Amino acid sequence: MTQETDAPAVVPPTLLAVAQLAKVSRSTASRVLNGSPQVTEEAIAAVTRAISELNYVPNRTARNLANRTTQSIAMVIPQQTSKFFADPYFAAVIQGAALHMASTEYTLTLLIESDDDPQKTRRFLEGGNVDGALILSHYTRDADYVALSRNLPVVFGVQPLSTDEGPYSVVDVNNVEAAVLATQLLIGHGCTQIAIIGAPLGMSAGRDRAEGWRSTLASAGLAEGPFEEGDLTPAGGAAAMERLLDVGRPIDGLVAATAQMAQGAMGVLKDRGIAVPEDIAVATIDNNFFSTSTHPPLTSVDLNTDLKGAVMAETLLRIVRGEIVEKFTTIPIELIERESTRARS
Amino acid sequence: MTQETDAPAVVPPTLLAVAQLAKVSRSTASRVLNGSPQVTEEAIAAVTRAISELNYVPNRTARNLANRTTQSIAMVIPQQTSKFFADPYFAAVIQGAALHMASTEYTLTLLIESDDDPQKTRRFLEGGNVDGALILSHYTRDADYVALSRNLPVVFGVQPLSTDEGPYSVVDVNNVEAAVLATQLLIGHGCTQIAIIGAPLGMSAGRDRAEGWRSTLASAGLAEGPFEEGDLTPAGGAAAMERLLDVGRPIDGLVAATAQMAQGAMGVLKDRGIAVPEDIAVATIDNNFFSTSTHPPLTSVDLNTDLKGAVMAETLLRIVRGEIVEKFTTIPIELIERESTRARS
DNA sequence: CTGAAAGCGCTAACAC
DNA sequence: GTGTTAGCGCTTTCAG
Repeated sequence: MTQETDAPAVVPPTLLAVAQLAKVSRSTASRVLNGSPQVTEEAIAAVTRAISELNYVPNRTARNLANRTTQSIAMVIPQQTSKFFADPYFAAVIQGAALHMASTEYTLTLLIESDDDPQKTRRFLEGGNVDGALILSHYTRDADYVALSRNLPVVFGVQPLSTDEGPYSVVDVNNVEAAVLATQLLIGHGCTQIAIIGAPLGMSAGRDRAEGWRSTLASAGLAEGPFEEGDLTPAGGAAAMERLLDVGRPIDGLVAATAQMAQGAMGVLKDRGIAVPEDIAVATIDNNFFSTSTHPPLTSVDLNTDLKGAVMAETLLRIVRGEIVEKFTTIPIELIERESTRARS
Repeated sequence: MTQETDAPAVVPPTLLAVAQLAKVSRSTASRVLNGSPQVTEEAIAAVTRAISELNYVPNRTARNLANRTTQSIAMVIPQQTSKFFADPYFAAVIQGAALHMASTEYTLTLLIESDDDPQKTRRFLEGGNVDGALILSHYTRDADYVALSRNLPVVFGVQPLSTDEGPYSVVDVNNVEAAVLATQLLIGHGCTQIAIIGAPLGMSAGRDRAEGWRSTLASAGLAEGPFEEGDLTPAGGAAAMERLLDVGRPIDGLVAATAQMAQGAMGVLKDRGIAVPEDIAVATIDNNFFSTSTHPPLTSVDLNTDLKGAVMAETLLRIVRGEIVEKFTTIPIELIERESTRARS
């Protein structure tokens, strides 16, 4: 009932109203609105006053129609297990991008790619609803997005597997390097039997991290340690740790491809009475709250994921503005040492 | 260089093109597009064919201008420490809302309210850029949003402190109840000296949770246990735990107002050699990854935060559609028992 | 049932 | 410099 009565809300003032109040034409009003240089000081003053008097706010939809732009970009996220936040990675990328957008005239639209109707997302993107799109990993469909990039500016958060060509850009960290940093630290602390709980090899990040670990051991002249793959969850990490231990091969260092998995692994080590870092030093890739939620806290390679989100957004905006951007941008990473490795050496 | 050449991209087909191909007028084409009942089967067929032939996708901007709607709603988030994801609460609400939106024709725009230019957000919201707004806690400015609700549909995630009236709705959990559930469980397990690490009393959630704990103890005839306030972070929880222990009063049960703080507290207990749940049983409010990252995992009251996000979104959409909605909606919560209390009793 | 015409609010040539 | 005139692409009376 109350709802009925207060819904009507007064219609917002239009540019025409402003122009009339300022006694100029809509064109002139529009000009001052857009900061055109060729306008009298007087006109500017009059229009400005009218604007604040009417409390006028330009209608973006109309403006966008006239300009054929939308002033907004989309962040496309796979619905996957429908729980994209189980992984702090997404949260961080989104945060980074959203925060960056706040300082621009653009807006960020969050698009969850529904598993059952992926075409809906495609149609939305191709329907001129956004000026560009940020694509977060979804290997099974990246060929589609590569194709999309021929019609709409697109920036990927990971290199698409598809080998098709397209005018897209990629912003990501160097995962090989991340694993190298973690492994080298362990070696520097005197570890000689370094195992890894890897991410699925179906993901390029998984392959790269495994490769960084392997190559570092090789160039240090150490024997390749045992490898077990985890499913990215703490439980998966715990299971991988069990397998690693059950094999019976001695281990004095562990690289975990993600902090979530490391957390699970830490639980297993604790249960078995294996001390960290005294018996096994552990270093993990990706620094997030999982890294500091264990005892002892985990040495981690910080992937600067929020920065990645911001850079993805900025790269896309530059493309939208017509600038020429590099095809690949690598986000810097850094090793953060904590107790899980510190006591050794 | 390549950028220059492939930018042009073909112009997308318009409704007019579809109409001509189908040999009907734009009006008719528009009608079939919008599922108007008064159109010949033939016309529908022709237009439908033309649409798929041209791969036509309606331009939402134009459609919105004509309808005076935007088909999108905003989620307003305080920039705060610029790290809204430090708290999984935001991530969960956003996820819930985004997922829900995916099944509608609406779009979700993420709006970070910049600390230095809060007016920018206001202008955006009042500029007709969205059909409604979801407001996540920002006490210092909620009077503004209450005022905004008189011009734009608004749904709050927490009851605004401002006592001004406005046609807004609120969707939240009952925080008193949450604390009652946690405290009762502890009592049921035989605890008689129940302390609480509370959330800041400046937040209504903090006050409500403290009240739930206090009243439950009272009605059980137990003496009021010690209270220490934490700042919501794990470190704050740890500090509060230290203070609690240093007071020297015996404690056999602990309620933590948030899982993050509980995590910090668990570390202190472990360091002091106090066993959980044997010496002190702990129950926390808000079930998230912090709840399961401890050893033992924490009994928690699940606040269904993602459901809250979804309900907020749905409530807003209903208002937008002109439906009359309840002013307050309470999200159901449930207790999830884990090892941190289980072994007792 | 369908087409013609007007208009959503703003921008952008093109004259004056 | 500033006003006039057309649209941007779609929806929607209003006749027919």
